[in-house]
Amino acid sequence: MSLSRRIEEYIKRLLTETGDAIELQRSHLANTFQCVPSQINYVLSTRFTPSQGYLVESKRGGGGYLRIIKLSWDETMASEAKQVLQNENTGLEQWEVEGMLKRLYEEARITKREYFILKSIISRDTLQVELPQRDILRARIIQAALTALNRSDL
Amino acid sequence: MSLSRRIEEYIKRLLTETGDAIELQRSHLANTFQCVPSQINYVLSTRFTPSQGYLVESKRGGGGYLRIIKLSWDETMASEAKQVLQNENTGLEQWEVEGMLKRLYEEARITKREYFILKSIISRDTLQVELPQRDILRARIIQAALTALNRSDL
DNA sequence: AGATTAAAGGTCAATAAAGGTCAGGTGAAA
DNA sequence: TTTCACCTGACCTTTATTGACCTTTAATCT
Repeated sequence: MSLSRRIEEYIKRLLTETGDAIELQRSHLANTFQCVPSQINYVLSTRFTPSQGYLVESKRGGGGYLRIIKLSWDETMASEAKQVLQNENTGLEQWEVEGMLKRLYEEARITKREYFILKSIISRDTLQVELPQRDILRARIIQAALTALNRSDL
Repeated sequence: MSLSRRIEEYIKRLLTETGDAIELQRSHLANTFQCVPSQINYVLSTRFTPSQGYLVESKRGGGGYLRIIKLSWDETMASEAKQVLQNENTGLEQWEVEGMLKRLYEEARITKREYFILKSIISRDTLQVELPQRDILRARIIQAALTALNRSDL
């Protein structure tokens, strides 16, 4: 398993154990995993983005820290998926939607089956259309799925 | 016995010994069989396709891997998948796929939630692309869903 | 208070570490 | 002799890792 992956899991484990937010030090974490500090930034920027349901705040200087906050699903929807609705020409890239789905699954909002179904549907291999279009289509698909999941008659 | 055949059997043996899914590295496997890495892709694309009962996922970059997953098609699913495959060039219209989904739901192959999710995804409102393309896209989507539903690592 | 220094974290470009694609070659069987 | 499965290597894309250099903030020293 890759270093990035191990750091990701470590942080997520801390989050589930500790609550919705944790605070830690970049240099200390880098030391724990025997890597350069900027590796931590890489992990945060690829795996803890708003579309994946996380917020990262930080402070520099003496007594600096990283604060990683797990957003509620409502907050995530509010910040990301809704923007797509209004901003129809943006679209969502595969990694973003995969992050959303992973989060939904981890939160038990969708089943494993639903996770695999949706993940395969939104992949670029399935959605073979040209690129500005593909991301927009993907956004519409994930919206349709989420809307269907909100039906009251389920 | 050909190299491809030997690699095929090696992978299949690993699968029966290890379970429903295995993970391995392309370069390592290529090294084991003293061949170029792309030979592995050849074997996978000729012998481990969904219609042959396998699904292959992969990831590039550091810590990359190949994951080979066994599918377990049941009668109903297999026959629907076959239908889709026959229409993969011409595509499938909305009413055709809706009928398919309804059958799958009535036969308890998919849940109510899955039924609603998929139905809304394959609707023409979600799949806003021009018409010869839309039906083809719909066929690919339903194919992806059927394949995912038959993963044996659920 | 103001200047200096130490202690954080941030950015970015280069490089490494995987896997993917494709055009072409070979050889045996139809 | 044409076809088809198999095999190879050159080149490409994606993802991860590292290190040099930068900015911000707190603590300390005149």
